[in-house]
Amino acid sequence: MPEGHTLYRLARTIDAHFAGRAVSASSPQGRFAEAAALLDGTVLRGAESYGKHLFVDFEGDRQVHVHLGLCGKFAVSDGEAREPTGQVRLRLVAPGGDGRPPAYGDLRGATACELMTREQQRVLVDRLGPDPLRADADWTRAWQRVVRSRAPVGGLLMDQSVLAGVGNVYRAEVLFRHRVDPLRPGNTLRRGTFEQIWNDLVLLLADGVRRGRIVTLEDQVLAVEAALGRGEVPRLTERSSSVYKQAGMPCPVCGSKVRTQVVAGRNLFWCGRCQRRR
DNA sequence: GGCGCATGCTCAG
DNA sequence: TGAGCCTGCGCCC
Repeated sequence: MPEGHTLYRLARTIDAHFAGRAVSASSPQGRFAEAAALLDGTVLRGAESYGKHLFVDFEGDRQVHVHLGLCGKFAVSDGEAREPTGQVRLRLVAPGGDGRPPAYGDLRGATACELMTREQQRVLVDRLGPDPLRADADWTRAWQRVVRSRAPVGGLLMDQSVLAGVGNVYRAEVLFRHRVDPLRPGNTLRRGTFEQIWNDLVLLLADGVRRGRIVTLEDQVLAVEAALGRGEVPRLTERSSSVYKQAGMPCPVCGSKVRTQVVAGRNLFWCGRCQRRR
């Protein structure tokens, strides 16, 4: 499920299976057929993510830009490619025989799959805020946007021009972890609080890359269990998140019911009692 | 089998 | 602000 960690992991997986190999490219579904024909038989140089965007670099300055959107998937497997099923927008195949095992990858359901030049890629990336997964990210760029905005911080964290790679899960969870009210205007947040949020996002996204899924609750569970010394909070250990999708469930810290509200078309979750910090 | 929903985003109004 | 789009899944009948 695609927040920034998914794309980072995907870029590494594509690198591991295809980098430096001549690949065959096709579009069984047909919607990427012309571009796939241009790529077919050329060398895939590598893959890179920036926020929720994936760029696959082919020789001849051809970049495949992929955005998975809400329900896109790029499934990469070892072995001989099977007959494609369903709507496969882009299929990459490395047939083997080059001293490496065969591999293939199928892209489905993506919001964006398009060919661009390195220059077009640069323009696109320039519109994005810093990505916590990138070593060269400058968090103060994001802070400058936050501190000048009256928009709720819960919305700002999801704004990809402010911060790249954070989605609905990470924004809810990181605000909970730092006890910040998601509805608080950005310009009322303290710089030190935002710096802590950023540093936590760096850790959380890196953890998401390692695990292949988002887990933000574990330390909270341990804290509650230590404090209570009894299994009083129901279903807590089944959770991987503290507030995300936990509407009506007890807050793992104070036990009051997790609240939810649609903000900018997306479901926001938070604890009204714990999250009051500036 | 139909429906609604989902970790996203764009565009019209 | 709401509709639309991409696909898959779980739920309900």
